[in-house]
This record gives sequence, C-alpha cells and structure tokens, in this order.
Amino acid sequence: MNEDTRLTQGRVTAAMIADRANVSRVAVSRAFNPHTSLKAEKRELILRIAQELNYTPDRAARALVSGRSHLVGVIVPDVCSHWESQEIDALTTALQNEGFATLLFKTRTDFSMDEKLLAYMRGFNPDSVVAFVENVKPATLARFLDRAVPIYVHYPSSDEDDQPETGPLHDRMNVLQRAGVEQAVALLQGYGARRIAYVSGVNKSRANTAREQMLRLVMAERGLPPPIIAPSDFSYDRAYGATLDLFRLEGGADAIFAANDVGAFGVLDALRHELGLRVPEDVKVVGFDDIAQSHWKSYNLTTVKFDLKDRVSALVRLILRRLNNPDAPALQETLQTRLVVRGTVG
Amino acid sequence: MNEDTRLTQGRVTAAMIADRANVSRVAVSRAFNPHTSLKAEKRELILRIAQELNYTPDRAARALVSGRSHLVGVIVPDVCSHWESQEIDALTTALQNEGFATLLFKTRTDFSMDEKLLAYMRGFNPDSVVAFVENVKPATLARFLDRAVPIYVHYPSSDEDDQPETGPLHDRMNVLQRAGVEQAVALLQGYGARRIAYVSGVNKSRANTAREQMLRLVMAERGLPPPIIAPSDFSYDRAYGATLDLFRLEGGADAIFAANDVGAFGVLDALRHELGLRVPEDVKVVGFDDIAQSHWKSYNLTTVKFDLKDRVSALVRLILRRLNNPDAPALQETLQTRLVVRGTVG
DNA sequence: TTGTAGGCGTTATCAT
DNA sequence: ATGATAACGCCTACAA
Repeated sequence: MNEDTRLTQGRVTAAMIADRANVSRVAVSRAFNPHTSLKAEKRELILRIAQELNYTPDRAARALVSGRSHLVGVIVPDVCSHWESQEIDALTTALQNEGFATLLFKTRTDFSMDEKLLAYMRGFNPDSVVAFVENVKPATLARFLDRAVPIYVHYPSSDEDDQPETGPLHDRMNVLQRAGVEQAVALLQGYGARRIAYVSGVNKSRANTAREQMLRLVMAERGLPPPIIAPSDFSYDRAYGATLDLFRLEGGADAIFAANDVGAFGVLDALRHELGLRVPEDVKVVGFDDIAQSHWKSYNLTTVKFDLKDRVSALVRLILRRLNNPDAPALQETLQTRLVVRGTVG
Repeated sequence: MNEDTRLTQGRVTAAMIADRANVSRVAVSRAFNPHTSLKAEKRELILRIAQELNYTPDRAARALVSGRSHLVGVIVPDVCSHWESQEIDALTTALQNEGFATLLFKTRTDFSMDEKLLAYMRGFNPDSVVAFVENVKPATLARFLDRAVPIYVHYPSSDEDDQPETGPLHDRMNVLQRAGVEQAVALLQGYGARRIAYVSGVNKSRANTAREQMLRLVMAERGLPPPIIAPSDFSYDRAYGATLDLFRLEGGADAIFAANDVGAFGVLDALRHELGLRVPEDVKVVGFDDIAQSHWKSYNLTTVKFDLKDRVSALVRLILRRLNNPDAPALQETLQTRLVVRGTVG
C-alpha cells in the first residue's frame, strides 16, 4: 500500500477509488456515467469516496477513448473588443453549463487566419470551433478540422436569399440586418437627415460589407443619395480620425452610421470634443451592436441591436445539434436585428 | 490500403504517417520532439509527409503519458470586465507563444469560487491555473489542483512587508501600490483638494481593501482627513449611483478616487450629466488601472496605472518557472504602479 | 448487475 | 540511430 510515494503526488486515479471501495475499476467508471447500470448504493459509495479523495475522471484519457474532448475552440483576433468579449463571456457560461470548456486562441488582428494557428489548435482536438474571424474559406477550415464542422455567420442581403449549398459542409447563422437598418434610416430621415455617412469597419470583413450594402440598399429604396464612405476599422481611434477627415476634407454629413458601437463612440467624441458640433442637434449618430457601454451617459447611443443572448443560444444550439448528430445536413439558425433608440438621434 | 473508410474520416494518426514514410511509429514521435535523436533527413521526410496529410500529434494522448496537458486554466467572474478582458487577451497571446492554450472558466460574479467549478476544471488537467477571483484560500485551491501551484496577487501595504510564508505552497505577484497612490494624492492636494472620497470596489475583494487602505495611509501621512467611503462594486452603474448618493446625501467631495477606471467613468458621467458639475473644475477624479478606454476623449481619465504588459509577463514567468521546476520554493514577482496624468485633475 | 480484456494515440524504456 | 514493448487512465464491448 505504499504506492503513494512519487506517482501519487496529487494524482488520484480510478484504480485507487476502486481499491478503497472494494470494487472493480469499471464500477468506478460506471459510477461517473449516469446511463450505465450500477447498483444505486454502490454508485453512492463510489461517488462519496471519490469526493473525499478529490477524484475526477481525467478528461484527456476519456477523450482518447471516446473521441470527445469536450473542448470548444474559440478563435478571436482581439479578446478585448467589446462585442467579442461580451460574446465570449456568454458563450463560455452557456458551454460550461453543457459540460464543455472554452479553449481560447488568438489570431492576428488583421482578420486573417493562419494555417499555423489551425494546425496548432487541431492538436488540442476541439469538438467544435467558433471563429470570430473572417476571410477563411470553409475548405481551408475543413482541412484542419477532422470531426468539427465550422459555423459561419451569414448576412443575407435579401430576407429570402436562398443560395444553394456548395462546397464542404458547414453550418450557418443567418443575421437579418434589414429590419434594424431600415428602422435606423427611417428615424434619421424623419429627423431630416439627408447627407448620411458610413464610418466603416475593417474593409475586407464580411460584417462590414454586409452592413454597408444593406445601408446602401435601404437608402436607395427610400430615395436617399448613396452614403458617403469614411474608411475605418471598427476601432475607436480610427473612427475618431475618419470623422475628422469627413468634416475637414469631405464636407461633413447630417448623420453618421458607424459600423459598430465602439466606432460610434469615436465618432461622437470627435464631433463633440474636437469639431465642436452638437449631437444630435448638428449631427445624428447611429451605431451597430448595442454593447453594454452604449447606455453610458457620455454616449447614450442609438444603435442597431444584435441580441447577444439570442446569438449565443443559437450558437450553442448549432454546436450541440451538430455534436449529437455529426452526419446531419447543413444546419441553420436565423437572427433578427432591431433599433434601440437613445439620445444620439433626435 | 482501404482502411481509410470509417475510422479514418478526418483522423490522421502517427501510425499512418509511419506507414507512408516506411518508418516505425516511434520515429514519427521523435520527429516531432526536437530533443530526440533522429537522422535529419528522416525527420524531414516524416515532417513533410505529416504536413501533406495534415497530421499533428494528439495532445490528449500526449498529456496522458507525459503528464503535461499544455492547458492553462483561467477563472474569471466576468470576461467582459475591461481590465480582465485586456489581461486575458495579453495572457492568451503570451501563453500561445509558449505552446500553451488558455482554458476559460466562468465563476459567479460575486467573487466567490465554487468547489464545483474547481472539481470540474480539474478534470481538464490544466498544468497551471490563474484565478481572477478572490476569497479562495490557498488550502482550498491546493486541494483541487494536483500538480498546479496557485499564484496569488498580493498588495503589501508597506514596501518592506515581509511576512513569513505559511500554509501550502503558492507563488506570489506583489503589486506595490504606494507610488501611484502617493502621486495621485499629491496631485489632488496640489490642486487644493481636501475632502476626498473613495468610490469602492466589491467590498470583500482584496484589491479593493488594499487600495482603500493604501489611500487611507497615504492621506494620513500627508495630513488629510480620512477618505469618505462611497460603497460600490467596480461597475459603471453602481459607481454612478454611489456618486449621486455622495453628493445628494453626504455633502459631496472635492475629489473622488475610484477603485477602478470603469467605476471612474460612472463617477464622471454622474457628475457631469446628472449633477451638473464640471470636472476637473468643481470635482477632480482619479481612477485605477489605465484601461484602453481611459484615453477616450469623453473621459480622458487621470489614473493609477497598472502596467498590463509587465503584469502579464510576470505571470507567464511565474507559470513557466514553476512548470520547469515543480519543487521550487515559493516564487515571487514584484510590480510597480504609477500615475498617468490626463484631464480629470487640474 | 458485475468483471475481464482490449484498445484509444502517444511517449519512455530498453534493447539492438 | 532505430525499433519493439509497455505504460498513461479511461471506456466499450463481451462474457458471466
């Protein structure tokens, strides 16, 4: 019994529990798997002893034999982007409740995903992968993920957009932006705005192009001239600079639509603190996301809301459905947007 | 050769590489471990084939035999707290560069750590654990972590504080707050502030008590009356409310010291947008952290800086040193603070 | 309900 | 320098 000398230092195995409880190792395994048959009192005994000895089944060993790591890889360019951090937070909570853990990976901030990173990540064998990154072809992703099926965020420009599936299998989260953008444009129009600018996100990103296109479409439908594009990259600092340029070099605008809320904050600060303009009296501002900071008094931003809770539950549903049925055809979830009216339009 | 039917679907093992390269499985293993002896050209061949077939060694299997998961558990109450998200971001990057991945766990936001969570986490066998959580005794943590040694953040109130080590082994990151707080108080005093309030963080948290105590100490040394305590919890909303109470019920203050930057934003917005006071003319405000948002024009906050890069490299150093030498005596790293002067004092 | 045997993919040990 | 063999800790047959 003096085997707890070196090897044991802090590592409790099923075999030890089996010894203490006078049962076989298999019984211990069964005690931790609810859907196996084991006499109730025996299970209780084992679990009690396990708790006393602080034993938990080793997930690495379990993964080896079961093919499930219970790890979900999350790839982000920037954890501290407000929207991303809020989504990671909610996602981690939700996954944890389902018995999964979040494995975080950082990629470069230029929204390009590295093959090296993918290879690195694959070594950890995630059961699923969520990528907050764009410009990765499903084919590339599929090459690096064996059992995981990628989930893409898609922004249909028409609500009845129904393209046929092509290429390797992937699941999809459709975000319908029309409603929110339409409400925003109508509101701006109602307050007399005509010359509307768009302070963009990262140029190549799909979220950005989708937002710009939808804005362009809706404005055309409502008889407005096309938006003036002020190039930016979703960040506070560049949105700030883009706004200065817009007013100093391009003749300004009645209203500004920012590609995200953080960008809208930059727009607001540039207008008020550097250009000496009043919001909403002189210029109206609308953002996109509705992050927690948007209600802060200094900004109090009118914005197109992307419901975080809805989004995360859709994501978790997709992940779990796919895991429970790996051979299912492409899955889809659909999300809506809507305008949250606060103080920057009026 | 038709074994790539079902089992193979997307899973490439060392054995397959060995087959293709006409070598043993062991050779494949060696090819991926730099410090083993293998003829250079053979290693190249193997690595080339591995790359063609998208093979990476399975870390779960590796962990089983090597006892290293290359996983670092991170426990946070709230991923989207600004400071935390920035630290998680930097930490993930740094760890990734060292071959580790970040495993994220969320605990309740009340700063209490759950034994259930610890047991859950242990199942994943992290090599190390960083807890952004307080009120956990080293003993509790140690009970749930076998090979990992916890790292504590310590705030000595005197710079020569040298308590003898007690209890189970743990490493320590000492944060010397005196310099930053002294500079802040001196600056406030220099601008004539005398009645100074402290909008606190979560009451039970060590970071909060340490900041409050240091403030009290420094103010006493400089002949100021003790600070007026306005209870809050590090959040924007409660700091906002605490500021209203302070001015409506407690007679206000010349200057406000907030327990963190986000709290300071709440203070600023309450002062300016609800109480109609000017900052810094009527009231001066100092924060704590220096997060990225603090330089945004709407806030432009004077704050006690906690250098993020320093902090993360100290953390990574501690983790790696401990991993390379599990039996080392308690390790320590020491960090400084300093005042960053912007526009909210003057 | 219970136990025995075998295998998951890798690395360590010991030969050669 | 290389290869056979035995772990690592667990789960899933299969048999009792």
